Amino acid sequence: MTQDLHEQMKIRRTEILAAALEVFDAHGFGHTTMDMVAAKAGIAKGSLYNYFSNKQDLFCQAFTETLSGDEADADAMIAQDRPAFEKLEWMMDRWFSRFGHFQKIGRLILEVMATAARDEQSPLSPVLQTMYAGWRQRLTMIVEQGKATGEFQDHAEPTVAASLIMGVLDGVVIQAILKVGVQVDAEFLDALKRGVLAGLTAATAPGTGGSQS
Amino acid sequence: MTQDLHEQMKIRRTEILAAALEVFDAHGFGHTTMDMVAAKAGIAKGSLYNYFSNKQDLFCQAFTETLSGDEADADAMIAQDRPAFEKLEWMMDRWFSRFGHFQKIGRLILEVMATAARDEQSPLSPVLQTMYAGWRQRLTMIVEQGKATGEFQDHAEPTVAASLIMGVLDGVVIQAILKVGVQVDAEFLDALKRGVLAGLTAATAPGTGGSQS
Amino acid sequence: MTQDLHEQMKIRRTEILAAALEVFDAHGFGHTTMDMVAAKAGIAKGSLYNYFSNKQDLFCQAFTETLSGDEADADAMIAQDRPAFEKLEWMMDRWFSRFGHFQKIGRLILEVMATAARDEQSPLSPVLQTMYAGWRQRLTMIVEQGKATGEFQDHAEPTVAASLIMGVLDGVVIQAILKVGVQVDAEFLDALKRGVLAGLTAATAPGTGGSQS
Amino acid sequence: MTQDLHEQMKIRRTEILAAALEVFDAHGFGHTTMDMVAAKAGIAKGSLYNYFSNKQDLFCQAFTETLSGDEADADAMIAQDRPAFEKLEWMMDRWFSRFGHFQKIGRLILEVMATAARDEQSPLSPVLQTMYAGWRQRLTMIVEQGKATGEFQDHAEPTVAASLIMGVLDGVVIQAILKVGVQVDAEFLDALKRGVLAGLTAATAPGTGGSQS
DNA sequence: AATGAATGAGTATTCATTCAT
DNA sequence: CATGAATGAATACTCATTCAT
Repeated sequence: MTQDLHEQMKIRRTEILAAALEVFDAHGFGHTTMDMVAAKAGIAKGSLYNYFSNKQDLFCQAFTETLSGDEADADAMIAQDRPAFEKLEWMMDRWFSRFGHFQKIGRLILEVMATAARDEQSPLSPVLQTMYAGWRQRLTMIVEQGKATGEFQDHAEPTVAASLIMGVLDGVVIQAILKVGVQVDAEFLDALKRGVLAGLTAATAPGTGGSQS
Repeated sequence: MTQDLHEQMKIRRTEILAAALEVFDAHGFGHTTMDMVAAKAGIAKGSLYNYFSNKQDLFCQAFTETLSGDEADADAMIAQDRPAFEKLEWMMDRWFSRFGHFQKIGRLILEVMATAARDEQSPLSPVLQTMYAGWRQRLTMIVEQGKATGEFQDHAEPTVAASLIMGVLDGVVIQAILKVGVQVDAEFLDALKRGVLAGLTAATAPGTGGSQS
Repeated sequence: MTQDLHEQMKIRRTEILAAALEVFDAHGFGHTTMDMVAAKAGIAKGSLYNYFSNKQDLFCQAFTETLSGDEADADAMIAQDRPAFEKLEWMMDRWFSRFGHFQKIGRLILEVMATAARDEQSPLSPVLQTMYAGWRQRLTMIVEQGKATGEFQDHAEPTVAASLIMGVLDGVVIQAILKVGVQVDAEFLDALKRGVLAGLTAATAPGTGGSQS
Repeated sequence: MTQDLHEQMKIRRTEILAAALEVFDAHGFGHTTMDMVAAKAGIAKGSLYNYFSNKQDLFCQAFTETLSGDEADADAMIAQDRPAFEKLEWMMDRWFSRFGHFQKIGRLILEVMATAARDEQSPLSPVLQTMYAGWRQRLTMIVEQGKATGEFQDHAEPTVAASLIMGVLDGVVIQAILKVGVQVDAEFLDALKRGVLAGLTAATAPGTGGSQS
């Protein structure tokens, strides 16, 4: 019975989080009221406080939950014995396959970023920190492998390369969210992959500061 | 005399905008009160409404003003008869020289993006749209020139390449703002330039397109 | 239990309306603050909004409630088989018995009239319209009966007579509210009744219609 | 020159009052701003305070001015040697000829009444008091004359009769302003006159309290 | 645990009035 | 006298949170 009760609450909690995510995404933190969330979740406003201590907490948990996708697949892939080249492609394909979701929660991410950027004490900060650290580490490992096997050129400092790759992915998502012109489709993805890989594999990085001629 | 008055008001307006920018950036739109802005600007709360019709308007103008840097230099440079390669480098150098400012107002930019992403009717949307359109056009022109002169490889679709370049710059700024590990210094910039240019000039992008097989 | 709650809220609502009526009457709509009403009702300011959506709504409901006296007695009386003469007297006696209340809320009525006169879209307009329409109809019926039975002379167009009777009652209330001299007592009422009835029963109105010549 | 200046100001003052009357009537005291009045009068907001000490004062003077029509004609007429009967008719005709104006400023009058009723210290109170006192006196004199000459029956106490006559006129104006159904035209006026005169001249006031049968 | 009525701190905005020019 | 920018008091309304039932 107690078990049932716990199950019940767990389910209810999940329902609330789903409702909260939807409402927060649609209206933003500031314009979302607890009434809205309660209404969407189909429970009384006061009941929310049996599951979450306050609005901040609810927002934070809802965001964390939706972001913490299963990253096990990526780790498993990296552990495999495959060319760094292929691994990087796989990562970008994976990112692309999630593009729709990113766009969906992109507004929320932007808001979270703005909040985290403003207040480092925010409970949201570690969430972003962890996520970025994880992906940077994975990308760094891939680049390192590539350099070790000679697939990638030596001019690429792995952590910097990882940052750039993450940067371009973030940047593209932002342009898509803001609808400032970019059309993200298979062709775009292909160009993106080619560009990134070309930057890493280019036989000779063109001498900066001088023309090629 | 009337001239003096107009001058006075123009100066006052600028002071208010500076104060507003600072406070908005520090606390975000929602947590900034008109009292705060008035106090920072050293005038009475009610006086704000002699210059701006409401809080939204004040925010929008403050943001627009700070973003609309003089882009004449970029256009002048593009018009010159120089290799695309050099032009692109110049652009990235220029971006880097403004990096400090971007970081300073980055939190504000994120908030504006979140707002614009949520409400396309927001007066902030066109500001972002215009800015992105302008820079995309400039970058596209450079890439086109590069392809025409043979500096850049043919696999780079100019508008896509422009998006990618802008994306990586945006993404890097975000990582810097969020302090998620990247250290943006001269060395980083160099790697960034090399990476971007390598992506454009690489003789042949390694066998992408069949990667999934 | 739920029943109790509903009862509780009904009672609370009535208390608020009573408090609101008092404060609105004393200070007028514009000079009454929600704080005043809340204080008088003994609840928190915010709680008012659990019962009324805004100040206008509160005002409108308070006014409507106090005006919508039970008019069933008048209708019942009219339905009886009695001389029109007696019915009209009864009506005026009834009005007189309510004179104290009219005087009490008279300032409010004047303000409502001013509002309704300025804005026909005001929710107060229909309240007045309905009230006037009801009483005009009742008076018209009485005059019609009086003409049919020969009690009243034929020169009295029923709807016009009804308007005049209502007008004199309104006018007297206004003079009483403004304290511009009239002393409304039993003697005055008697004169009023005599005057009205005389106007209806007078055998022949003295040569009006040629007066201008 | 000083004379000219005085003239100038007098003219300006009159213009302001006209503008104020229009705006106050259209929007009511509470919703009229000094800016509106200044704009309508074509001068600067601050200049209003060179002519009137504050908003209240401006309102009061504007209202007083529009109400204080020339009453000399009425007094002259009363002084003539004519039947009371004719005089009373003349008075009602005069009232009717001004009906349009009453309707026009009626909303303002209602608001003034509401204000005066609420605050006897209001400078508006004496304005109304004086106006009512004047007309009551004139009507009382006419009724007294009529009784003395035998035109009117003895049952009419002059001051009470005067109040009733004024009341019906006020009441009719109110109904017209509120647009609650009455159609005030020549026919209506005729009925009104007949009714009033009948009430005064009726050979025998019907025994109150008993039916005629 | 669930409910939802009660709470009251928090704030954008208005506008009569002043006063330096 | 004319002007209109500056002032700041005044106030309706929201909404996260609490707590009695």
